[in-house]
Amino acid sequence: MTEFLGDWKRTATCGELTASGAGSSQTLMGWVKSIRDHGGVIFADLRDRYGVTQVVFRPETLPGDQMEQARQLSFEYVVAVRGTVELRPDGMRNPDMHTGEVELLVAELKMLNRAEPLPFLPAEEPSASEELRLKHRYLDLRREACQKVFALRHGIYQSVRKCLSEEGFLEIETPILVRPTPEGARDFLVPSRVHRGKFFALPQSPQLYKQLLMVSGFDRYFQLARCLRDEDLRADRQPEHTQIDLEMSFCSEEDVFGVVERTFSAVFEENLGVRLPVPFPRLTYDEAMSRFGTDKPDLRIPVELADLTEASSTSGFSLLEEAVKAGGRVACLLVPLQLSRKDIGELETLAKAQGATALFWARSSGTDLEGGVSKSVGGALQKRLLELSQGPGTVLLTAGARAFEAAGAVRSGLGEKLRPGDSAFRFGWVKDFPVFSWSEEDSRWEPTHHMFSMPREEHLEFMEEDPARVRGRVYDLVCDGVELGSGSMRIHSPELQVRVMKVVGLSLEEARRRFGFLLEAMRFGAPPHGGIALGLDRIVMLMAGRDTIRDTIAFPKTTSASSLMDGSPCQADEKDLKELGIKLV
RNA sequence: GGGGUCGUAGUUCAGUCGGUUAGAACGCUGGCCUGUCACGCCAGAGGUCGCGAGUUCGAGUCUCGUCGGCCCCGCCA
Repeated sequence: MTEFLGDWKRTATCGELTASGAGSSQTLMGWVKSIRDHGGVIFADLRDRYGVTQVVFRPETLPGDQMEQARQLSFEYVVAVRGTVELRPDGMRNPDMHTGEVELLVAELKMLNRAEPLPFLPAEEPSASEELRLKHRYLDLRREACQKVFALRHGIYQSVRKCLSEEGFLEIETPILVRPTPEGARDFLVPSRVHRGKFFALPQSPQLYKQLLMVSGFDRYFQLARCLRDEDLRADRQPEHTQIDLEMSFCSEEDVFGVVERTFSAVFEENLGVRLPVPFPRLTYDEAMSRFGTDKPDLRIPVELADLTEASSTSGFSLLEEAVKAGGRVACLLVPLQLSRKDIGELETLAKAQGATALFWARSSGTDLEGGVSKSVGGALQKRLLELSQGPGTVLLTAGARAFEAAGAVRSGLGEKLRPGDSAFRFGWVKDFPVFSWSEEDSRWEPTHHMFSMPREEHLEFMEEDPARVRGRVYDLVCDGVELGSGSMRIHSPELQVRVMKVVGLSLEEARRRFGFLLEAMRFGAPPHGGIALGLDRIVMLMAGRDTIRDTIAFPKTTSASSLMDGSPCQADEKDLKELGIKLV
């Protein structure tokens, strides 16, 4: 049987009663976390968002019919109890509970709702598979650990809004129904009923709109923007995610960095009590690739790559010499650890996934090389390796066109073993990204970031002849090996915009057809501007110490982009399709 | 699109070399218990071994396919 609240009012949460409240009358409401029925007296732990309080049902103080009801209670029943806060007897206090000094002696019980046996209990540690927890997401979210993540997420929203407002940014919403874009990720398409046969897209980001807001003279804009992409998922990628999107006019890259650094300082200070050292270190893309083999280095790992291409060309080791002759490079990682064959095998898998043919290794004593390829390497290479190795450890080598990427993957893979246990939150800026990268698949140059990013002025002269050399005023924010955000100074000249579009294969007509509104806006007085988009879900993930952004999204999708809870996506009704003029093929 | 891994009771798992009646814990049901906090004790119910083929005298176990979860590559401006 379930009852209505009637005139009952909650007077305290389940997390706040302590010894100082002893003697007072209180009304608590919450979920039964556990029940201990001793035949006579019954103890129950009552839980809500704020905590847990023990309530006591006694035959001496509770009417018989309600005592019977108390005996029916089970996991996750929803109840309201009125009673007196009592100090627990000596020896019965629970020091592990914030409310463990007291208990509520129940004088009146109202059973607000029953709960059938649950597929799993919302315990501290997840007791069921993620699959089952996603199916009953509302139950999983009852867990304290989950609620903490969303409280943190809420706190981050507040800090961001406060900080950016103080910096003079205006929060402005941009459309959710937008023009489909041919570039970049796959769009989610939304059919228009009014315009049969025509489609909106859901925005991959507010990119064009925020640039237009700069043309409008808003000077500083931000938005906690939902971004939607119909691409394959990963632990850190969902089809819909939230970005802290911002854009500012009359600014330099350093202005953007400053705003972001101040915002992150506030976010971390206010929500974790962590003081971030600012400014964050800046490094160029080329530097990041040569030192770390990745554009999102984990700066906590105290080991960097070495370029041994030249020393390898006369190493006497034919595999390396051939790789160098073929135009490849040789990257080296000196690890101050005695890695086992098994460790090296696992690392080799990582290197191969990045295109390396092998991961060569040898043990170093500091003065000699042994094992692995130690017999094969000679000459300058052996000398260099011994120079570089500061003491006993393992030497790892990769060769080929993507030697540095492969060694970088190995370095990241070693992260757990190499970084100090207490380190976290090492931020950094990676800047001067290449503007164009060659697509083997489409045999054309495509924008590395997006085609609205400003190339470095001094590189404009060879943009058409040698696009690969062009570096842009493009930057990423990285933290602990995670890409947290990406931005750039934008092109505000229509002529330059058309030039860039041409390099990536868009004819003038095509550019006008797809981006005419942007090119037109640029002709009517677009200010120099730039900005960044920061992945909020990843920020929450990092701050909460989770491994996947699913944990930071209230109702996430599985890796096959479906929702186990509501069964979406699902087939549409024939009637709806007809009205939209859509026929399935 | 590709690779890896997992799928057995409501849940988490065990299940030997392919062998006859598939187990445990928690949960559930019934009973007992007036100071527990993972309460305790007694008894009981509960299985499409993800699904479909195949091999075999015999398949939870082997093979192939398929569906689903997770991780990775491609993809993700």
